[in-house]
Amino acid sequence: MPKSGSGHVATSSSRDQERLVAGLVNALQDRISEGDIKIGSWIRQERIAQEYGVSRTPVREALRQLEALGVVEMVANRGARVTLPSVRAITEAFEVRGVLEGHAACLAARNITQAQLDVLHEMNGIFREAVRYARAGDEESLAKARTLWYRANDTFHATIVAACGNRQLQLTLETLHHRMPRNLSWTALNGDPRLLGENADEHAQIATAIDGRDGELARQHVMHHSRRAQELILLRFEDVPPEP
Amino acid sequence: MPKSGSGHVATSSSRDQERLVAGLVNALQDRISEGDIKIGSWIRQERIAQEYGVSRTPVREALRQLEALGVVEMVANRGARVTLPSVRAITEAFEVRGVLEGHAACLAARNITQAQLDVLHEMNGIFREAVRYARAGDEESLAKARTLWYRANDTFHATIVAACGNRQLQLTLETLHHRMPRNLSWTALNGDPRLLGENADEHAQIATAIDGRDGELARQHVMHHSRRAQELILLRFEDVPPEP
DNA sequence: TCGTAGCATATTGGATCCAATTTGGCGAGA
DNA sequence: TCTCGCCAAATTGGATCCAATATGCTACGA
Repeated sequence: MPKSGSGHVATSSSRDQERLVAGLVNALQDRISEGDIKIGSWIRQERIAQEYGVSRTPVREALRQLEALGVVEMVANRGARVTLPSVRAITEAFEVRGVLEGHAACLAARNITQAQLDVLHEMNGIFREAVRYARAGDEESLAKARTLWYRANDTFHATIVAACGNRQLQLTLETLHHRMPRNLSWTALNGDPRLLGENADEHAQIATAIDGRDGELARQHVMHHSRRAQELILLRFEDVPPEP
Repeated sequence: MPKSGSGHVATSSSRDQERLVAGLVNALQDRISEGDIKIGSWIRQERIAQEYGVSRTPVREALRQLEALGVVEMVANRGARVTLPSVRAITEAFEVRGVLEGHAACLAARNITQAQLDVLHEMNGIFREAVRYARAGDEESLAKARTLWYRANDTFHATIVAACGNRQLQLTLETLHHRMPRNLSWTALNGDPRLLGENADEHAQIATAIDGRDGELARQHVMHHSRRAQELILLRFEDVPPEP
């Protein structure tokens, strides 16, 4: 719940006041990711300014950054709204993501540390746990599964990308990631135990390939994983466009 | 020379006044690309504002966008300066570029139109012409070679990326491209007829592979081409860091 | 001569002000 | 009742103002 009016953007006491804009960018990005600011909704400068206790000037600069990052669109004299990516854009982004993350995995097979490998295996355990919860079927277990899978998925992919050692690759993937609605992948899996199990298997294969230091195999698995996610998302949205 | 004070940013008469910021972003990006604003130099808001006859507000927003794009760095209370990428960043970016453009070529082999293919072949002709000029050796011919190669190279790569049909891929490559000093590749080739010839051969191989609709071969050639460029650049900068 | 304190200047950062544009509602007329 | 046009409110865009901060120069003292 990062929306409360007292949500400080930066430690105002310290000298980093000028990270104000950067802080706003992060805060807004988080709120968009978490669904606190909905996709397609307008962002009112005055409102944001009041919520963070600043004037519109830094808010506008933050919005400009988000615009450059492709997170929001700014319309003439109308304001900024969270970009609603088209089905096509999502498809294309997933293709790019697959290629890039595949390459990251390939590099990671060479450069990964033991600690990072441990993280991957740990996440695999969590994926399995999430599958078990999902099999229970009741609402609460499903929510638990969602939370577990979410964190594990984020950590898993972030670890691989960090382990590849190429910072430009990491940055590129991050911006690509920020452009997409965050819950896309989970929405596609939709808590289906069967799909979740499949998904866990894919992650396990990737981790095993990296652990075995087989870069090309890791790439193959990641690309397959990405393509599979893309298929599921398309399947889910082919009649139902993302949002009103 | 797009620096003159009368350099309009947008057609002020029309309704697209609010493209002011976007116009500034483009204008500044161009000036940086062309070396009119040097790498590592500070960009004074007031100066830019006066040059384009606007206030500092839109200039600052434009700078924020450029910051988000990684083109400039903004330092607390000091201002914005054109980012000087480290040798490592350049190396890494070239690796990403190779992967991405390789994939673009692979897709282009499927999707390219005849008109685009014609452009590729035409550019190959220009590369050859540039090689001939470079062989002459005198200053004037070299400048001619440079101009020809420059345009042809831009067009060649842009055509492939446009032909791949994946707009997200195109956008990603463009931002990656904008982060690098533009004359890097030419600096690496340095007007050396031998290297230029080699370079022209590489381009020809790529075009041939795409023409033959062999996506994987095209990918291989592009990645080799990119790796080669990377090698030359590293060779050139291994003792001489890019700029003071 | 060298180093340092302190002040003047340049420059940025944020807030505020005003104009321009869009939106939505309300009423007049068909 | 429906449509068109006009006006008021909301919102953005750009300019300007003032405070905060960094830089560079100068003068003073060791």
